[in-house]
Amino acid sequence: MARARISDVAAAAGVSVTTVSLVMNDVESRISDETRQRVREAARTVGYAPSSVARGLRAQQTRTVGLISDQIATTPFAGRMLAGAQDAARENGHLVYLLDTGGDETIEREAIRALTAQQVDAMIYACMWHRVVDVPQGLPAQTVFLDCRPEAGGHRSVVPDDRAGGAAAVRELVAAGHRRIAYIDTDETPIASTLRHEGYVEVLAEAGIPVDATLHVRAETSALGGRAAADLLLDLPDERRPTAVFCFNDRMAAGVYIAAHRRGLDIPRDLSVVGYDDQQLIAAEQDPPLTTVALPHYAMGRWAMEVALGVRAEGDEDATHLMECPVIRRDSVGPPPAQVAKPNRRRASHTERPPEAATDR
Amino acid sequence: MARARISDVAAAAGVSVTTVSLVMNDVESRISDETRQRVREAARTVGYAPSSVARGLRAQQTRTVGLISDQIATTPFAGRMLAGAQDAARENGHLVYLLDTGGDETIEREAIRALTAQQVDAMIYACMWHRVVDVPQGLPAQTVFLDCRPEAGGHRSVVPDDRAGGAAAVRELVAAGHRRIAYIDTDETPIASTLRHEGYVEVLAEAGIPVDATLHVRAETSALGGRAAADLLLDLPDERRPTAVFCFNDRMAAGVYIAAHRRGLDIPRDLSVVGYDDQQLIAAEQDPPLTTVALPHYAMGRWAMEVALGVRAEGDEDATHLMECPVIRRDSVGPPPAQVAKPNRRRASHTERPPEAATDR
DNA sequence: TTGAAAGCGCTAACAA
DNA sequence: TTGTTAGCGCTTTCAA
Repeated sequence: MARARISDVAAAAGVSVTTVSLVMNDVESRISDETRQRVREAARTVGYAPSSVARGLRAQQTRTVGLISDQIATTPFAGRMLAGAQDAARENGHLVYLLDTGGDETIEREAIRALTAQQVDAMIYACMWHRVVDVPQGLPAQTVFLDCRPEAGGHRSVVPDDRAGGAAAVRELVAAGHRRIAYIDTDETPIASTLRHEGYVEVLAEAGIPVDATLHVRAETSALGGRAAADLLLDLPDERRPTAVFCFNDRMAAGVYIAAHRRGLDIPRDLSVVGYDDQQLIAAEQDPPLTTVALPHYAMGRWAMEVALGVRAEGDEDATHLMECPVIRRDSVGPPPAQVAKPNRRRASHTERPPEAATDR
Repeated sequence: MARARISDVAAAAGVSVTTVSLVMNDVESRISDETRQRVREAARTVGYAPSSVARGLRAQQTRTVGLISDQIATTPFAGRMLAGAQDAARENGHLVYLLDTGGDETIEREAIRALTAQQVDAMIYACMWHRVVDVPQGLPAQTVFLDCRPEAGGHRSVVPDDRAGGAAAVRELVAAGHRRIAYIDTDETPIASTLRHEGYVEVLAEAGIPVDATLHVRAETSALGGRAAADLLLDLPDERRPTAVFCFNDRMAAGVYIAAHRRGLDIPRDLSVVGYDDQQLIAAEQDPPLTTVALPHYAMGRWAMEVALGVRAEGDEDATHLMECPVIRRDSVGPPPAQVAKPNRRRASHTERPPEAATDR
């Protein structure tokens, strides 16, 4: 059967469409309770649901927002951003169009066009990982950038505070007593790589630890890369070999685990490691569970949507909002092994942490 | 500045709105080439983009589809379904509303209402993993179910062929020469668990291998669970210990890797393992890379969208469409170790496969 | 307290 | 080949 219209309800209730509209939108009290009841009843019996399309046309306000992303929806990485954005949208009565472009510029242009045609009330431009991006032509000026910073400036955007995150990770290791701390970095150079490295250097300086360039190694961004880098590091002579490793991300950290275990090294007894990303289904499932720095994906998604919808004041400045990356403490960090003596015995259990590590900070 | 309307273009080009509409929609040839040019030009200069809202109201057809899911967008698991659905939508000129309900029924009801109000042309109801679901009230009859099967029947749906997938996995092991093949199953009982087990039993029967109940063990669906189950299995006396393990999913398989490596067992020399899901960032990054069965997420997403949009004929029957789960051959399957003698030496390299395994099938 | 009617931007039937 | 106009379903101003 065809959709019920407002006039059907009006006819059924024996009132005008104005009255029905007034009742359905809970406008003022003008309408008598009795009429109100009658209209409600009629609406229910004819199965009436107001058309958002007609309403949108009339109001020039669709309660709809477009989210353009490179790949966040189709990749296992940053989906929590979507959750944050969606929750905020729903709480504010908005629906979201999700368009993944796969990084294709033609598709991106088409997406912007389609969303504009759809008269979305707001737009969000999201990236899977923290990047600096060119502002695509045709994007409305009020577009909010999520997990990326527009090259040009003059737009609202939110990104993780990777510098502070890198610092926090390394501080974790310094606090556990480490002095020879390596940074296994990606061999691409996303801005996150640079920023985390800055944090690393900053904390070493803070702690009076000289920066040793041989401890900063780059490799492919994968478990394989992490493993290769770790092998390099662990082959260093005793006095220069790191007792702890900070990894660009959890995948590379997983590679460090493999390298360490292949050598019969125990984490964290023989080597401490800290990752980055707190990637679901990866970080927590390492053995032992990986201490890492979380990317605040959910919070960023929510922030972006709230700013886009104008329900969050702080988004008013045309500045990049930095969001904190919290350290997630699990079991891969402990004190450094005794300085001189090599480990001379293997612990019986590999799942237990040395007690001093648990209370170290 | 305000949005340009069709009448603005008409005025600028000195023609009627009809003409503009005709030109913009490439209708027939009626319009002279010269006028056509003029209109195009005018549209460009005033920055005109037709309003999909007005068009949708007029045509009672929004070129919009709603995708309701439990959590696929916000979880690292089944995002590829979205990619398939989106690609198909885009190719057919449709936009998709994505609504993740997080499994909350109130949110789900609200989502259905909102999508109905939005007059979407089609709806897809998707689950993160293969399940049997109750059909939510209010869902249009033509809704397509993605990665789930409606309890009630009478709807179009697509799910992975988990029975055949389980069979394929085990067949892989049988073909490599294994006779003692364990199944590390989840301790929940999703339909996929049952189906994959059926496939397992079927292939054993096919190969004339008696089913040994001690080789079917259930555990928590995680690396930890997989590890515990593997420990159980590997503690079995020699003559009953499995030489190969089929795991309910890749996460559990990762746990098997941990258990094996902790015992100094080499995969695949001492133990072969096959996973399920081909989970991105997990299966391929194991050491050695995990042979597994892929869930055809992208294909299922595409299928669902094409059927929902009516551009795929086979979706006409009100039946459940089974989609093949292909085996992804990597390096975790080899021939069983020599039957009687225990492995008496360790290979020097752990990354190399025994050559016979590579050519085994 | 309620209703009539204009108009949101577009398409398409009909007229010229 | 082009233009006039009704109407998609709704909200809202103005009048009763």
